[in-house]
Amino acid sequence: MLINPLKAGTGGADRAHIEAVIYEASKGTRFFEEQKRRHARTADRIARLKAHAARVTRSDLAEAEQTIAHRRAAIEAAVLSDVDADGRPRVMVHCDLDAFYASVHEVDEPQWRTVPMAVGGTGGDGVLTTANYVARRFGIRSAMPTWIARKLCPQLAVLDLDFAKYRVAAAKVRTVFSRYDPRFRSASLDEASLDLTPYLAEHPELTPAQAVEAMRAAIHAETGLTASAGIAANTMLAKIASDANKPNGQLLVPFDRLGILAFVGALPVRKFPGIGAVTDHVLDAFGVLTGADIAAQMPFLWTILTPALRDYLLCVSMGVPSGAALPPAPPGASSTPGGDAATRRSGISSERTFKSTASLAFLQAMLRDQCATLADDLRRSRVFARTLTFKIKKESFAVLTRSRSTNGYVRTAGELYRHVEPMLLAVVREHRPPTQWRLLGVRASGLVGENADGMTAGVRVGVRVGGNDGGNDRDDATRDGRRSDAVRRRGGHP
DNA sequence: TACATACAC
DNA sequence: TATGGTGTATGTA
Repeated sequence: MLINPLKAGTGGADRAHIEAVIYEASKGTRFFEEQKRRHARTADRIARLKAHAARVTRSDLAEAEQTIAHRRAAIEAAVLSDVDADGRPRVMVHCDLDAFYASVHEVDEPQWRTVPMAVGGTGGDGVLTTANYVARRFGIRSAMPTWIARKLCPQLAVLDLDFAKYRVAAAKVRTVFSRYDPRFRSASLDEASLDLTPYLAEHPELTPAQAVEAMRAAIHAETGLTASAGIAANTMLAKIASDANKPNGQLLVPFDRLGILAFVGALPVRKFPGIGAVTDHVLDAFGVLTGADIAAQMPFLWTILTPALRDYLLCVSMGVPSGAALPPAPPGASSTPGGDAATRRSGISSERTFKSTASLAFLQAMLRDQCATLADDLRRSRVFARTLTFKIKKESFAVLTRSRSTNGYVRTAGELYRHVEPMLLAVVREHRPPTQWRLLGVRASGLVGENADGMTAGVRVGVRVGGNDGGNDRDDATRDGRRSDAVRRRGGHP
């Protein structure tokens, strides 16, 4: 097994059986072979880090210790100043709906409650988006291909996604959140982060845990959905805690510094948001398994890791969100892995997987489709693109990107295509036919607004001069026309 | 700026 | 037989 996709909750023999079934199904596939190549690259990276580590001197470590001591002092000071307007320490809550999409279907059609069921993955390339808790006992997880899920559980029911339904449910849940914090932040349909400090000030009869129990009960009463929550001194800890007692549970992390350090010290590093499978593997190679290991090995890690990663690790091992007590970010930069919901979008993209092909005509037609979709999104977002990135994936799952900056006023499907088609032609030319391709997409970034909305006057003038305001940027063909073309033209090899 | 990686959902 | 799409951040050259 290369990267273990299983989470806790599946025990002993079951777990070994599940891993074996997944391995047997996966091995030999192109996807699996690409995973192996990625794994080998991570092993190389670890080897380079170890070579670097061997050259670390005592004085390097002593210097790192000094730097770390200063940084830790600044972080502790920032913790003390993280209080509300009346000087009260904040009470942050992260709330997460349990198996959200699957649960929405269960509320509508209760027969799904007692059988293994998953959502998504019904299309050709299907991967599952969510599985209910009955299915999870079989080892079924989000992002698992449907055909592997069926090997684990032949009787699995797979339902189509129904986003309209999820949006309605999420809107109801949000009315509950807003009663507890009208300024709550959501990074996705199924979760929210709340500052409960003002609410608790107005309800001194309630403990934080009681208030959150009541909030979760209200969500259940009003939607039939269960939610899990974490309560802590900051959003990062609250998010970690919301995962601890899933489903339909909650956890309060101590608010004192010693309690916080004990909590993060015991955590496996993979639980910190921002540490994924690869970083977990790298840290593991240096014997760093828990938050306490990070803290203990900080001087050593400081000497071998890149600045963003080492600062991130220092913060989280202290139980503080990354970037604490740093000077303000330069203009245009945004913060924190995991994303700040308030920051505006920095890019828009459209990509599609299809049956592998070597046909240039098909790839061109598909690229036109993606440009048309992207053009619609750019127009809806009232922005133009300064940089365009072309992405293409080989049948082997290896991914290539090519990008190019524009004059900053690009938005129509035709313009997008004129910029991006040469990248497609170049990439295809670089590969010996019959190289097969399975995905293609376009991304627009360096976005500039079509009006004064956060943008510079110079850009606005430029747009007018370019004659692109007013929404008359439809391309020559209709969307439907282009789509049927994409299908019809399939097969014509250059 | 160009390209590749890692991560979250 | 067979593994998604959108968006953010970061490292390196």
